[in-house]
Parts: sequence; structure tokens; C-alpha cells
Amino acid sequence: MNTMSRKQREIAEREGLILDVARTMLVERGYLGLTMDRIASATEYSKGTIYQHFQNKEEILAALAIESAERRVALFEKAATFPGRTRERLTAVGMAEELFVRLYPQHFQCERIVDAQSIREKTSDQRTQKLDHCEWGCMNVVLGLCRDAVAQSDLSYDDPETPQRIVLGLWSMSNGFHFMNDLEGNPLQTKLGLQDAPRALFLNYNRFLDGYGWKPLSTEWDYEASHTRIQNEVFADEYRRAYGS
Amino acid sequence: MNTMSRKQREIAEREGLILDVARTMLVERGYLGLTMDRIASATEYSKGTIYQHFQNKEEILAALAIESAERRVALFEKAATFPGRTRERLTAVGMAEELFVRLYPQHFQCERIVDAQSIREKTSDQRTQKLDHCEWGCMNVVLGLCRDAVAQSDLSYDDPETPQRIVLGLWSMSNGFHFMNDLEGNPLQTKLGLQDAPRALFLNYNRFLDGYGWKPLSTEWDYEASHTRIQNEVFADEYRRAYGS
DNA sequence: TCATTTTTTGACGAACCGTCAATCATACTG
DNA sequence: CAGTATGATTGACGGTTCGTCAAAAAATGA
Repeated sequence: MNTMSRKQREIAEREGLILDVARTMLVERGYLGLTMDRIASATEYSKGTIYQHFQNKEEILAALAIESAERRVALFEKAATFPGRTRERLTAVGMAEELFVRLYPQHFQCERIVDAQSIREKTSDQRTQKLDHCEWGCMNVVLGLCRDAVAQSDLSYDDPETPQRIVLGLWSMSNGFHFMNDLEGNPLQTKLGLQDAPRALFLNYNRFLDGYGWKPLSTEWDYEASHTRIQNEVFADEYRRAYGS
Repeated sequence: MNTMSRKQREIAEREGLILDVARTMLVERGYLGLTMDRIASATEYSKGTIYQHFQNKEEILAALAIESAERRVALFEKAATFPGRTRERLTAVGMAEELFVRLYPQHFQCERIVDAQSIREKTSDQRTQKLDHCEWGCMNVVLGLCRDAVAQSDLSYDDPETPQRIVLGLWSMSNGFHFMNDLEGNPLQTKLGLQDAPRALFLNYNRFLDGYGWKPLSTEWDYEASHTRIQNEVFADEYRRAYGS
């Protein structure tokens, strides 16, 4: 019984080991450099054992994406707890995304690779649903902030689809930014000539929300100060870990 | 000499045939369904002959992406010729992107697959540069409109990086939208509940530009009317082809 | 007509995925 | 403690795919 549970534990741990090895390999050698044989030899298990945990290669990639999504949604939900104006809390969510990228760069890079590939078709329904659930969780945080903003008269609109449009816009700006930012040769700087790219994203968020009239506008409120407060009050620990003491 | 040039012509035509076959195959069977053997058998040439035209599979994908980029940049440049306010011309560029997606759906889908994969590393410098050049061309159209807007006092800003930020924002919103819009199961509708997704994109562009104070604001100008005018005056033919008579 | 150059071909080696019969380890039983 | 049953582990193997290259075929020129 005792030995049995030890065995079980060992098997459970192995799943984490496989994912860790796979993630590192994916980041270091790219999608084509991630092979089942290499995972097997790096984990010092045989290929058959790997296949006992994951039906196929895509399942591993999906599992990596799920791990990432879970960490992101946790940071998002923490961000939304900031006790301030709704737009400050939205700022916190934007910072959460940035922190996620810094804290778990490998997770983030995996997400980008995995999302891009035609992987979903080969993945089991269970994993696909779990992944969708996490992504939906992230969007829901922002939708919730929209509702709160309306309740607090920070935001008003006629068209009932407005919150969804805001989510789409913010999500797009974030993803578009990180897509370009991670490309070879840093095109944001070399091609577009943006010196401080993350700041550009921050400002774009603000202009966009200003356009929707989400109060207080960036012209009437010091969101740089909010940024500092959030950094100290919500994500102090995370910032230490992400950017050093 | 005559036969020689016939031969040459045949070889040149073949390159187009290969790309057509590859594009269709990529769209219909996905990245993993596109194999060199299948291309060979579909074109009724041998694999060796295919490899005479393209060093490897990735080169074919890159060539597809270049064809797409060339068509897009042509539409963008045409859009910018609209004789109106700078923001109307920007609207025309947004419409050009939408038209591009409708007119060349296969090209567009290829772009998305190709961009996403880790293809660039295996592609020859020549092709990579050509692709970069086209993409830069698209961004440059928008940067040019920013300059014109400043010249016509439609736009003003303190920070010299503002135009680049605007380009980044618009580019991101477009790409983010099309990324979600092309995903399985239409998550924009099913998950976010957006009934008219293209309209959401159009409105987001406007809110964003309003946020930057690019005049005339969407509250002071009827951009729906501009839309109609551009459709009739610039892209009449394209709209007919894209959406039928 | 025949030699030379160019083009085309498909068999082949290497790499990879996913399978499965054989082997090994562990738990249980008399 | 020996023996068996259950389950975990292994790596050789079949099937694909990529990219190569010597040989065959076609085109060219003399």
C-alpha cells in the first residue's frame, strides 16, 4: 500500500518532469526540434513510457499551453482585486500580462508556438476544453471589470456588445505586441523604431480606453502613479522575482 | 533559340503551378497535410523537379507568403490614394485589409499558417528580405498617412514615437481580430458573442484613433458614409469581386 | 547522326512518429 | 519464502516524410 502510493507519486511527478523537459526543449530547439525520442532520452525514460502519459506529441504541447493559461488566469484574477478605480484595475490586468511574460518566459513562448501550430485538431477534447476554459477565464476578468465600470458609472455605452469589443481590442493589442516583440531581430525597435516598446503598449491601451470614454481618462488621472501603486501593493513579490530586487 | 525560350517559359510557369497547388493543399489539408510528395504528384512532376525550384518546403511557404504580401501592399497603396481626409484614407486602408482577406482567402490563410510556424529560420535570406520589404511597405503606408495628418493638422502629438505606436496599435487590432476570427468554432461569436465581428473591428479602430485625437473624431464625422464612398470610388471593382454583384 | 549539356526522375538514407510484443518490476498469495 | 498475476517499461519496428543524387531522358549543337 505504501510502496504502491510511492509508485503512484513517482508517476505523477514524472508527468511534470516530461513537461519541464518538453518546455525547455521547445524553447531552445523550436517546434521541429521537439521530438519524442529526444524527450525520452532527456527524461531517461523510454518512448513507450512517455506515450503512457500523453497520447501523442500534440497532447504534450496542449498540456504546456494549459499550464501557461492557468498561471495567467491566476495573475489576472489577482490583478482584478486591486482596490481602486475600474480603470486602475484594468491597468493591473495589463501589468499582469506583462508580469506573466517576464515570470514565465518559457511558458509564454510555448503558448505562442502551440497556439500557432495546427495542434488543436489532434488534441483530446478534454484538454481542448480545459484550455478554452482558462482562456475564457482571462477574458471574463476583463468583462467583469466592464460590468463593474458600468455599475460605478466609469463607463457607459449604448451598444450592448461594447464590453466584448473592448475585450477584443485589448486582447488584440496585447497579442499583437507580443507577437512582434518576440520575432527575430526585434522588429519593433529595428523596423518601427520604438525605443520603449512596453510603454508603447501601455499608452495604446490608454488611448483605446480613452476612445471608449472609460473614466477617468488618461488625461485626467495619473496612471503612471497607479502603475507604481499596483506594483508595490499587488505584485510586489512578483516584480521582485521578475525584475530582480 | 525559340525552343529554348519555350522551355524557359515552361519552367517559369511551372513555378506558379507549384505555388497554386501548394496553396490549395495548404488550405485544404493544413500544414502537416502539405507534403513534397503530394505536391509532386499533384503537379505531375517528380519530387526532384520540385526541389529544382525550391530549396526546401519552407521556401515554398515563404514564396506563398510573399505573393500574399505583394497583393496586400498593392491594395494598401491604392487605398491611400482616396482623395479625402487623412482618417478617411486610413479607413480605406482598413477596408483594404478586409478586402484582401475576402479577395484572396487562400493567400490570407496561408499567411497565417506560414507566419506562425518556425519557418523563417529555414528560409533563404533573399526570400526573407523580400517578405520583410513587403510587410514594411504596408506599415509605411500608414506611417505616411500619419505624416500627412500632421501636415494637415488632423493629428498632433508631443512624443515623436506616436506614429509608430499608432501603426502598432492598428496592426495589432487587425491581426488579433483575424487570428480569432479564423479559429475553429468562431470564438468571436460563440465565446465573446459578437454578432457582427468585422464591425467590432471597425469601431475599435475608430475608438483607438479617437483616443489619439486624430481628427475628425468619429463623433464629428460620418465614417459610415466615408465607407460607402470608398467602396464605390476606390474599390468598386474589388467589392464586386469579393462580395458578388 | 551522334556527342554534350541540361533537365527529370524515383530509389534511397536519415529522421521522426506511434505501436506492440517481449521483458522487467512489483504486489499478492498459499 | 517461492510462485504467480498484474502492471509498468522497453526499444525494435512499420509507416511517413524530407531532401539527395546517380542514372535516365530530353534538349541542344555540331
